[in-house]
Amino acid sequence: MPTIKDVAQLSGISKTTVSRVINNKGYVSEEKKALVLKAMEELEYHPNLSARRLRGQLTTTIGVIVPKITNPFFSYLVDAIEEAAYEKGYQVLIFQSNEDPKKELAFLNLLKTKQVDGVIMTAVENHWSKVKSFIEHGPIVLCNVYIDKSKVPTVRLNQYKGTYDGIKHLIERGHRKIAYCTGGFFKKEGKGKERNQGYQKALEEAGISINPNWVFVNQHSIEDGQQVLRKILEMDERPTAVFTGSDEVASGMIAEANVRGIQIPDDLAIMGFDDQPIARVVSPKLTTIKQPVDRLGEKAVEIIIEKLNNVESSDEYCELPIELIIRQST
Amino acid sequence: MPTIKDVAQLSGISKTTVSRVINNKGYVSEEKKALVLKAMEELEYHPNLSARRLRGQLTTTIGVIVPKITNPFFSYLVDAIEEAAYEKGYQVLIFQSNEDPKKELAFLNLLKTKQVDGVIMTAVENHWSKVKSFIEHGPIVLCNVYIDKSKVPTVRLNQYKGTYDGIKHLIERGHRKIAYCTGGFFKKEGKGKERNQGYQKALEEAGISINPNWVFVNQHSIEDGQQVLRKILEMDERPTAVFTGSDEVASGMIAEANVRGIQIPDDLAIMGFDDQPIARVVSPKLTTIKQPVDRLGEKAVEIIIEKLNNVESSDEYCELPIELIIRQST
DNA sequence: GCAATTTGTGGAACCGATTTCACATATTGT
DNA sequence: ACAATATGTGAAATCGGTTCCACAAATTGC
Repeated sequence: MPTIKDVAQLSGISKTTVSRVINNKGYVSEEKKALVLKAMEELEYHPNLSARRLRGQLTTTIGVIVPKITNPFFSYLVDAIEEAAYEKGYQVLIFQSNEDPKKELAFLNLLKTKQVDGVIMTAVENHWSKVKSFIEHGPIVLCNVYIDKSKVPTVRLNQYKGTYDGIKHLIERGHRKIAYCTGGFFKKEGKGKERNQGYQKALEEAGISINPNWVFVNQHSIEDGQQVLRKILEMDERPTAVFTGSDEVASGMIAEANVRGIQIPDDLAIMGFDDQPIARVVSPKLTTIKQPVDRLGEKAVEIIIEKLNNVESSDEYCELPIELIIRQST
Repeated sequence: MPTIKDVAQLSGISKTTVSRVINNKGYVSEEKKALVLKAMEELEYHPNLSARRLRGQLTTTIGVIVPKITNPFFSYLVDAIEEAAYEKGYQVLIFQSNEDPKKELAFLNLLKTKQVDGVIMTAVENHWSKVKSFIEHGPIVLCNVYIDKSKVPTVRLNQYKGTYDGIKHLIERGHRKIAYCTGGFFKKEGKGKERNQGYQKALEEAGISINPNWVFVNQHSIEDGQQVLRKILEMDERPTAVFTGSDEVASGMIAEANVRGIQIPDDLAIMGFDDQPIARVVSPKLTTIKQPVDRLGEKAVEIIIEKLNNVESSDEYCELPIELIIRQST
């Protein structure tokens, strides 16, 4: 591999000036610039990023922590983040925490060791006080998670409102026996709690009290959904509608309902969350809540780059709208 | 951030010896080792990777090129690769080519500039002669793609056999009018061609000739599938079965069939490819072809790490079995 | 016409690690 | 007892860039 020295030698110009040409910085005469560019071309020269990083203390890489890339919500989010970052000349290092706090810390250490300039977290597994300590090493932006006392730049969706609107939709359809499936629920922080509050509030306003038997926690997969449906069928008093925290769970329920001959939405109305592709292929198609994933990713990248450049961010806290999409399952 | 110099100063020992302790290399007395370790602990020292890379010419990072992370097949593949690499102490840099040859080349340049030690390619967009030139800068392993003349370590699935078995299954069910949907097909190399050959061979053996009207190319998404179904319905002579190159396309067809009141598999049998979660939630559930994604990823990582360590690889070419999964759509 | 800027350039120091080399001491073999 | 080897250590060079600084030439201001 050719180095800057080779370029300097070939063009008969100092390393310093070559560097100036590369970075388009400082005074360089057109004449010499042309010579340098020609030499660079000829040698197929590419600056060594490690050397740049070592000197410059920057990596042009941002890290993204996701719980699981196989979850479509996150793969679309990563997709959006990557695209936005790529346009700004940043690389993206994707990291899966697998919801393991230790792995999350391991990745945050990349910030400490300056392998990434900043981190976008789409989930937080550790207690915030632990995560907070990494901020001194580089910016952290929360994306799709909200931590009350964090004071960290955050882009998020209003999960409370999304859930509230969803439940309200069910109530408007005449349902009063509304079950609730969620992925989190027990966590003290994060979107689980918010969604939960939306559920409670909507029921409360309609004067409905929560039946604890109809609350299912820690449900994530298609299989989980199938199981939930079987459980509901075994109940003496069944709900007439189910609000789920993900299209996967909802789809699993529909698949199982189809097998068992349960009519949806007549026997049971089912709502998803996310508006993933799967929502449009199950039969009947899922009523769900659409999250503007693209905007979410873009905005997170925008904010983190502002932070990296020490630009006073316009908004440290950004809440994006969430949309109810009514199809056939409710 | 503390540097090796700080550790040396605090422990009163030379940088050289500290380096020896860190890398566990060369002679160091137990006594001094203990001192160094204590100082490292105290300062919370982490070696700067850029400096290491600059000097050592290695990155402990492997790159993975995928066409699109939002395609579940690839997100599961990346998941498997990442897990396997993580265990071996390697980081994974994920890169989307978006099927754009330019972006692919841009990423391969990371190999040139030594930002990644090696690259796993799960798709090849450029002509092989172009890609080949990067091999001198680091190992490339092909995963899920096969290039005839490449002579590069390859892990792959036998797409030919998968497709052949799938078509044969349809023939055994009594079908003779079999349509075919594929993502690639026009490409001269890669799995598109192989699958195509499997399709042709199976038909040929059964004495069936191909009806060009029933061949749909460049079909990827759920929407594509919906459109294909509509096209089929408009035909004077309709096929009785459709083999598709992805569960998405197949699911789109099923969704549309349900809307149009077409009975599956009675009016039309449909096969998917990949065995993605979606295959189990559509109604009827998809008959599909399962690819052992986990093994595929593991094996690719295994081979690339062998290459990186200059170990004579046991097998440069590895073919994994592919499995037909019969459900209800055929 | 002379000081004050602006423009243009290169030498040398620096970023934080690893590796080479020279040298000192300890252990072994005979 | 003495050479040969094994063990232990640190100063200095190196990786490939960027940036500081000193200095020269060209422009500008008055």
